[in-house]
Amino acid sequence: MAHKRRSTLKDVALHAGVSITTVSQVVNNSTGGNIRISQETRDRVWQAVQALGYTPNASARSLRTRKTNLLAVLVPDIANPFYPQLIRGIQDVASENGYDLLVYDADDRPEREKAFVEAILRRQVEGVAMVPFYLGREDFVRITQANIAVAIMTSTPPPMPGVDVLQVDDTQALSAMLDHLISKGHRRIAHLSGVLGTIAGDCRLAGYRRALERAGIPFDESLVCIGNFRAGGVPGLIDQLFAQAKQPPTAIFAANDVMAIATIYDLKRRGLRVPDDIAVCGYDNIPEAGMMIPALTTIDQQMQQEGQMLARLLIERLESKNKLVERAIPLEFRLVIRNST
Amino acid sequence: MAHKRRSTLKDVALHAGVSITTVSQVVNNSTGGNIRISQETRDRVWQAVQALGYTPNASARSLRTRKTNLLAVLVPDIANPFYPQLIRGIQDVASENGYDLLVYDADDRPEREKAFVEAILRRQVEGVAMVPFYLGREDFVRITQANIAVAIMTSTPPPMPGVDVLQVDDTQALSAMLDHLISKGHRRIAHLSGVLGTIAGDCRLAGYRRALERAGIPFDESLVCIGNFRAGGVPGLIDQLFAQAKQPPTAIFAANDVMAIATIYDLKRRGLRVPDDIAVCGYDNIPEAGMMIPALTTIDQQMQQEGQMLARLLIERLESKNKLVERAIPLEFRLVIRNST
DNA sequence: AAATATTGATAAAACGTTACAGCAAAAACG
DNA sequence: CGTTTTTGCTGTAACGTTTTATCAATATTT
Repeated sequence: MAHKRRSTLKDVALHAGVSITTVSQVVNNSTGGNIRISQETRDRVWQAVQALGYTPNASARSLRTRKTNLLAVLVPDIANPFYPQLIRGIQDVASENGYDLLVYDADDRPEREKAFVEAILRRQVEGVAMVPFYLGREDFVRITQANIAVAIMTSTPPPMPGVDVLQVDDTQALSAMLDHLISKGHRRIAHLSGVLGTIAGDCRLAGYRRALERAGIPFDESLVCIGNFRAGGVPGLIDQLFAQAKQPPTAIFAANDVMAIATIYDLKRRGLRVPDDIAVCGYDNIPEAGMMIPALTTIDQQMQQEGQMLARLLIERLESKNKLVERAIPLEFRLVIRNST
Repeated sequence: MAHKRRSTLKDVALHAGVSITTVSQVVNNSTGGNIRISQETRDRVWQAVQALGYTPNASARSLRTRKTNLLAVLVPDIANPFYPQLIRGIQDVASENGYDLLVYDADDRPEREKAFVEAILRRQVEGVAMVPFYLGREDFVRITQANIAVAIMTSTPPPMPGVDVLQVDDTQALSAMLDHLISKGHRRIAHLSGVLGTIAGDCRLAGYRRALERAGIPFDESLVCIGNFRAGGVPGLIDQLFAQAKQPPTAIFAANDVMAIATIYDLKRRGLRVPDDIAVCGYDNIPEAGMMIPALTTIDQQMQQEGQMLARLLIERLESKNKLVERAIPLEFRLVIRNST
């Protein structure tokens, strides 16, 4: 199969009998200062473009203009249904604005997050959206110093000048959830945590402790099991929980819906009824949460819209030439009470 | 926040007191023919690289070498848990081999698939993996003519010279599934289809008909409802199914697991027991399928490995400079019998 | 009719990199 | 010691764009 060399501006110029500059200006329909091109030549150029099937070379263009039109997103675990929705949201806004999107799945491995940083620096990505688990201040510094716009979703306040955040302050939502459980009579509420040392994991555990405290329920360490945000480990966690609990829990708060759903099924397999014998609630409101039986009580995050928001933050920052002061957009949470509690 | 200009080869060269060429050769540790550089200079160069925080400019490099080190993947619906796994597989292999990955979610919209084609041509992506729903022969022609490697997952034989396919021949698997249902005594087996006019949708419907025929069961149109691969529409489909069926079905085969799972929950809500009153089976074996209760009988596709395979096909083709004859790798399917049937 | 302004197009330089050929100095050879 | 070979490095020319300045040829003004 003979594949032709891609045609370049030069080819088009030759074919149309004009200069390279002219072709460039026509295809970009440049509007700058004193650029005048007759309709006649414009047509001739477009004809040539069609005839040769010309497509601009993005690398050359980027090299010259210092614009790559690339955004990137880093997610901790693309297999968690939470993140595809976030990605979709980002992609929506990105492609509306002429950006393409690089997606990196860290697969929960710190070294992959580091690799992400290297990759975006190499690629001269213009902006990155992330849900960082392991990256720290020094990584953000490297990124922003390379003049890359950054928007992250996290619970800590803007960690850096020039970094926008979707601020996950779920204190209130977690309190509401715990209050709900308490109002149903629960006092021994267990927590299956996410990975400790990660932002989301630490944050949810802290929120759980805070909410308990506020409700006047003493924190009981034997009711906490350290998980990893994934479904696979859940049966083991439940074993551990029942083994170590001084008194068995009457409710379980899992760090995310994926774990909560796995918990419900596991409890069912053990012959326990949810919510009659034990209540379960999660966090994220992934689509499965509303569908299953019993439907899962959880905290809604509106992932797709948050993705759109992340992308918008980036694009605004880019259009402002990164002169914007950093912003922290508080996220809206909603306790969704269903019949798993 | 003053962001410094990125340092370039030139800066490094100056700092190390050597020529640009030398720096380039060191950082690429070029191995070509007669390139000799003393260890001493190598060290000096690396020091300078460290000192200045030099990162190669990917655009410039691509422009010069005609290698973008970019792959792209197109999926029909990233919210379907099937695809994130595929993406993860692709990403695994891609990053192992030094490629970055552009991800496009078509959101089931034909125009987004078209937009994908434009984007990859602009970007000079080196290879694309796709699960095309709406793209046709002429689109593939455009892509291959631009000398982009293509690997697709589809049920039709290789549609183009130079296009590799993961060949979904599920005739056998579907037969096995239907045989299984029949052996359980089912004769009225309904089908909730995917979108017709899409490759996967048509294929699964055809496979269903073929398998029925082979089993000697007459095809009953009133047992088929046209769905869209998503969970949302399922309750309506079930309504429709029960309304239009001449005789109510005793089993339902959904075109994918997402629909099958939604079906099971919907039936439960109607007070029907699965599998006692009605059996349900799906297709894909997404993680949720094995977890739920009743666990779903389905056809396993090993998505992550298939993703890896797609990426490998691409990379092999790239390394062969696209001189490879097109390949069709038959996929392995496995009927996974669980207790929804 | 001379001076000035406008229109339409272009040549040349730069963006940061890699490939190729070349060249001096040192080493090896006769 | 003269010649050849090897070693270590460098200059230059692309790659395909966009940008800036410039320049003829008209058109408009005085």
